[in-house]
Amino acid sequence: MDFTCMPKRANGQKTKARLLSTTEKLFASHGFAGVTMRGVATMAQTNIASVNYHFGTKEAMVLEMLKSKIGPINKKRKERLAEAKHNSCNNPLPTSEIFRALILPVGEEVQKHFSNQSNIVNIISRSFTEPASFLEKIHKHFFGELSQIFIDELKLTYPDANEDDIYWNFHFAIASMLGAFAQHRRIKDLTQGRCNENAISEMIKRLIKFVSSGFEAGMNIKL
Amino acid sequence: MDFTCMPKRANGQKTKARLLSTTEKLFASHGFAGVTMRGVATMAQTNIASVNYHFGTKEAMVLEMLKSKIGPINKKRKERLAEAKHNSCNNPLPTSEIFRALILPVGEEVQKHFSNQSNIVNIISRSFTEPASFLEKIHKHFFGELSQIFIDELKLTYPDANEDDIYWNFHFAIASMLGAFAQHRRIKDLTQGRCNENAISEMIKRLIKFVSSGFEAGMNIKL
DNA sequence: TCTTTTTTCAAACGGTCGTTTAAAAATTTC
DNA sequence: GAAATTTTTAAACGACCGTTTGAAAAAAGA
Repeated sequence: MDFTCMPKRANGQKTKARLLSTTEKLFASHGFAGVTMRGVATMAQTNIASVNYHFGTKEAMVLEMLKSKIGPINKKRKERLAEAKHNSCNNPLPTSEIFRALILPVGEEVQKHFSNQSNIVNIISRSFTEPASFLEKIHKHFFGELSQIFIDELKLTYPDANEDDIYWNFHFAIASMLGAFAQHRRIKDLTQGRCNENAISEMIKRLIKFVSSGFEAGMNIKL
Repeated sequence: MDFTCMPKRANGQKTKARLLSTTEKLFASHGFAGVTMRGVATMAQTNIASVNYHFGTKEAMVLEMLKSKIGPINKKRKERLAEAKHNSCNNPLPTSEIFRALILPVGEEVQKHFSNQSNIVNIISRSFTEPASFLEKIHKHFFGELSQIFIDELKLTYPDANEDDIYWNFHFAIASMLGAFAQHRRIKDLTQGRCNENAISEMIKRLIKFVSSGFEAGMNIKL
């Protein structure tokens, strides 16, 4: 993105917004360590000290960016689950419908900004195993509440299931989803160009099928 | 680990071996960036310059450590696949048997050194999305050849399958496996202590079931 | 033993990092 | 338009990074 010839105040994007936008891009392509104060300041056409002025610390800035990206997606996930629940007259949902509510909102977000280098998949990919400890808190914060909602729904669908079965397989489902997103750049190598990397919609459909089938099969496991 | 009172040469662990062992621990718990020359040197009870003397660069040292850890596992994977193939008189293998060959060797390695902080799961977890570009090469190097072997075997089991189906679902399978290992520390939060974190053997069995069921279901998908 | 090679060491080099300071500039308030 | 407030700026601070140097120490070879 080019901020040249853009007034620094009043008109156009304000400094704070430009900083957040730049943080997004840098984090998506280089991870937390790749977000350097000097890099962000330069790209956002401002001074390095303004980062600390607006956010206090680098960590706080990245955190705010992540909240603004992941928050709306989690909102959509809950809404979609509630909607499916309503459409089924509060009857237990099919497994695939539960995981559709979990996965589709990410897919929609991806498609909206796919050409953008700072799309949500890259952000999820980067925040997946960032060593930074504060990111673990982010994971707990964002996935903690969300996981409980989805696990509760799965318990309604499998009322007689062993709770261990539900927990383990939900863990695998989350891992598959995050792993698939995190690894999506490697799909080209894996397939030698056979799979169209842009066909996110196809990937999402396949992923929902893979995850819900794996989950269902895991419910009947004999150890 | 405590290297105090250990002679620096001749007897005991030689410096190079101590450095590799320390690199392993630091990488497993803090990632590539957490492996600092000063940290490694101090923990290995040697001088910072000896790292460059023995390995040239930090990157070369971490690379050597990774090779020594991942290489033997990939060897076991191929051996197990070949063994299964031999036992079935060269007939196509069941899906679960193929993924068992892929996943079990990791599980065995984990169980061997589970109490160790530098177990293979932590290393895989850390090397999963390390931003460092050289790690992407490692992934390509280690998984490139291995993936082809396993994909070829899957093609024999599904001779009439659409190749896209095989590639996509193998991609998901790999992602699930890596994701499950990478996320294994979070299982405690997820389950509120319900699942026994040490029951790696159970997790491995469940993971194989989840992955092969997901793969099978994905072969019949109608998009 | 004496010489040669290998290994270790303290110290420093150049660089990047996140953060802070205090003054200048822009904007708002009155 | 003057004063108060908010925002931007250049410069520096202290810390840590990977790497290099050159000499001392240890080990091996003769």
